Amino acid sequence: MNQVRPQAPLIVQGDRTITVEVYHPRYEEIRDQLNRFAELVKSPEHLHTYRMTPVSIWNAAALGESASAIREFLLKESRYPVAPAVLDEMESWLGRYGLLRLERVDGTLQLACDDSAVLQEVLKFHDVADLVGESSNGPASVTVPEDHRGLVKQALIALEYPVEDLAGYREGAPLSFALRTETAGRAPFTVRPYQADATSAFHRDGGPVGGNGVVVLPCGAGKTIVGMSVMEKLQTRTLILTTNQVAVGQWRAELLDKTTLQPDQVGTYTAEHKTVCPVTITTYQMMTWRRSREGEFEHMALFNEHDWGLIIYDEVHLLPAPVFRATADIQARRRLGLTATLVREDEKEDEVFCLIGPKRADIPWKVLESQGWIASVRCVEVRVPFSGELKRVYAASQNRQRFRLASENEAKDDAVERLVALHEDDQILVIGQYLDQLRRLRDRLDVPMISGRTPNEERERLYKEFRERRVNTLIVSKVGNFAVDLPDANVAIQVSGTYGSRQEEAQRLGRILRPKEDGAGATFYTLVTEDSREGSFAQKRQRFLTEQGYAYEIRSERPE
DNA sequence: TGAGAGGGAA
DNA sequence: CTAGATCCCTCTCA
Repeated sequence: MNQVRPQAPLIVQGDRTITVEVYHPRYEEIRDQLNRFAELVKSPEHLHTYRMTPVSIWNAAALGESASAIREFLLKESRYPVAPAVLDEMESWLGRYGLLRLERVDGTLQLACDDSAVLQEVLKFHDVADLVGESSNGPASVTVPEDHRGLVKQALIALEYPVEDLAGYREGAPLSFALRTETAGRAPFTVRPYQADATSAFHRDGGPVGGNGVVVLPCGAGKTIVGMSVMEKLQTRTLILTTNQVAVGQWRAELLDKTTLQPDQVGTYTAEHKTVCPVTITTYQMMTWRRSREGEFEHMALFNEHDWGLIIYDEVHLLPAPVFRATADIQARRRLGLTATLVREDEKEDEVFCLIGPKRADIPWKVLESQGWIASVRCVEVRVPFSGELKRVYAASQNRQRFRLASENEAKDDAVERLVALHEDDQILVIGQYLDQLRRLRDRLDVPMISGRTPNEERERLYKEFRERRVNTLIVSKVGNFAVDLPDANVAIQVSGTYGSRQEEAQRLGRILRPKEDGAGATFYTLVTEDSREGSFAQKRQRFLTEQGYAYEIRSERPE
């Protein structure tokens, strides 16, 4: 294994990064393997760089990946000999998952380890020692007070010891209902195979290993169905947290449509009405509201008051810090996190990992595409030159103004106009970040625009016209990032966006993922000013989708 | 009683 | 890094 193999796809480096050549004949297979235990960190055109991190390795461990399988894969596919230190470190991270366990012995919560030396080692840290009680069964375990269950896990993950929590759950008050089977007068509904798989991956036969964790599903793949299907399995009172009121309404409508739950069993707890029912839906902002900066979180008590047997965290990647704290206190309740992009630009992935739970299922976008559940999308990065004088203004500007100047580059308007003309038979969303830019486009294209200021009624009217194809182009501001009710389209043109947000890119692509009746694909354009700061931000944004196998074609718009 | 504006938060 | 969207509450007005 010591010789160099020029045909091999991987270069494994000493800093735990792994580069892969995009043009390697087995690139796709290799990429899928890498995604199981590493995270894409850089994706220039030809060479993609992945990195193994503690969290990426622990998530792999939770999904059943073994150190020897990863080791063999790296050795087999590497072009050059792999530094043993890299493999050893990976192995030691992976070996730490489940080394420490929380379990229940005779009703008492205990932190246990087969290797008593490890337990004694972590107990040397005050952050841990202060949270636990005495040794119970000799040196291999200590008792843990019930209300320290989450805090212990947080303290240990900070030491890079992810605890496997096998201590079980409170069952919660029962609630019996079923998923709808009859279709009389309504659209047929069945749980799709991958949704059922995700449900059982979360549930794990009701054993102590399952019952908490995160399910990652592409946009438009039916996260609510997974949520309902988990609820149906557990038959217990459920609290659902989501991002905004439209989403609150949609969860309720979906539950009423697709389960036997009755209207008086599904309540919404929002500014408008605070109705607590056996199934209650609320927003993260409701949970984090307080009168003053130092005041109490006045609605947080909802977490504990109603004997919930399940808490669902919709868009779990957006979980705000105070909700983390509350979640640390409710480790005895089952917790399901749902998301399309389990990436945070703040480094709180490990908190999600230890407080909500590990990743239980992660369905690659390309797999759903090949099965026809989501549309295939062609991604095109359109590079636009600076318009007229702009290049000089840009050069003379401060770094922090440059991004905006490049984003609002007027030459993009011409490009948008050409693209809209090219797609005259399609349903097009033009999505951007700056209102000035969007208004300019609205006036030029003479099409409607929706921003945060657009009243709800008008939004609905425009959505309707768009759905009925009386309007084929809609300009949307950042509302497009949040509006779950935005109609489907088959072309999206992104004219500007938030710095390097991977989530935003994925969300926007999600807008055109619904499969088309004729099986046709969709197109996603992203407009980038050439030779500007926007280019590097665009690359960052694209990273998540690149990880999922989307390749951006690059096209240069030359002035005529 | 309900709609709508305004302020503060993250 | 900024601009933008959203949420909550409270107050006012009919």
